[in-house]
Amino acid sequence: MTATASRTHTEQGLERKHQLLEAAARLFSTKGYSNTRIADICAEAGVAKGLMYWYFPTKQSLFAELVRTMRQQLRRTQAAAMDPTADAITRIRQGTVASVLFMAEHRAYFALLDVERADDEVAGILRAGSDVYANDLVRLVREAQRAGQLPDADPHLYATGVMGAVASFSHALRHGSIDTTAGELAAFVGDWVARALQGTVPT
Amino acid sequence: MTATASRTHTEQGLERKHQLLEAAARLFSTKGYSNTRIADICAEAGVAKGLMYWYFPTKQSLFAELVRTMRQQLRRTQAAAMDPTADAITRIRQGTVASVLFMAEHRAYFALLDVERADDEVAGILRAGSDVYANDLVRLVREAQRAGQLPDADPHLYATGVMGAVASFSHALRHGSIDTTAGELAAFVGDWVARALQGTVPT
DNA sequence: CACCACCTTGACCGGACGGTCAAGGTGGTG
DNA sequence: CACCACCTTGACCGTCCGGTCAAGGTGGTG
Repeated sequence: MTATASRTHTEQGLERKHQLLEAAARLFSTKGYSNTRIADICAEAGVAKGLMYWYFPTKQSLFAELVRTMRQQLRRTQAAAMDPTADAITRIRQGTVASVLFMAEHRAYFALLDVERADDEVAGILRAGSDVYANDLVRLVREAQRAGQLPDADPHLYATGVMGAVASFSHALRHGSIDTTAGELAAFVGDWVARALQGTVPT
Repeated sequence: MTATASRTHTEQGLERKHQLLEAAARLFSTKGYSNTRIADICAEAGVAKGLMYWYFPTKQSLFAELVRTMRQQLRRTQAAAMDPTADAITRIRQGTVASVLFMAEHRAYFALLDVERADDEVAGILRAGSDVYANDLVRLVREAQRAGQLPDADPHLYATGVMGAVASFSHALRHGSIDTTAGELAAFVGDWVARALQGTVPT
């Protein structure tokens, strides 16, 4: 393994790196991680194969960088969508809507994720950050329970339900088995979650 | 490719085949399809590598047979759980509960499925039969809409929501991020779906 | 100019793995 | 017994692919 770490890059170098990341995203999301050859990525980016190893120590590390970036963006979007003065269930709903919209906007990236459960190598990377959102949700559910908006069942159950809804509907939208605009879907999912949580849709 | 098709098997042969399928199921569901070597499967079953090709033409076909079997069982279980005289939403709920229970009982098999989205080769096999349940659900949703139990939104949306809930909760149970018995979870998911559909839980 | 850090190339290596094959059982039937 | 269909073995083959490497730019600084 060449000492790729602690290397400094010129402006041009950073741009190359970006090109490689974009090429990889395109290919990973259509063919899946393990079906994408390093040679493919480099061809797509229009550079020689060896060059990838100038910017990334391994194929995995490239993938990891992709996932990290995307997850950060999602988190920021969710946070921005929640009104800090609103009650817990409303915030969950806002986060849900924002997530569906975000995933619709970045179809390619998220297609990448549901293609990828396989591979031990990759599983860890994927699992790493997803707990953050789950924890947030659990916190919100507890708040709602304290406020008497939700029965006192295990908060993890509710959190699982919310995340599952976002994931499933977004997945369906990506794969064309649902025929709406992202906006309509997001609203529908927001309602769906709100109903599932407390049985009614607040207005 | 040896002419594996149109071969007749003795009793002993069928048993061997079964052993191989079971060994494969164990390995696929823990390591994933593409991370499981044919050599591993044969070692697990305690036979020589070449023997697998006596019973299956390719690795893929072994996998396909596994998936086919499992899906049939699930369908039968769902059908058995639905009371044909009940109203549509009740039947959806019964199917949901039965699905969660079934998936809990066959964790290993279904872990196999969520490990596997990757691989073009495998994706087709997976997608092949899953429409059947979806179509059933759509039919039930339409019936519920005619009966005035559900708003007139796209039935596919509701169907997606129901299947997503089953999949997500079952997935969480398999991976230990939820801490209940299968029975409790199944009941919870039944309620969750019923609420999400129409906002109340019929008693 | 000399030097150095950064960038780019593509031939090559080595191990992994799906699939093949020739050879050797084993048991049942004419 | 001879024959045949079924079963079992493990060495072997061909290919694919992640990763390496030696060589060749290029541009900025002393």
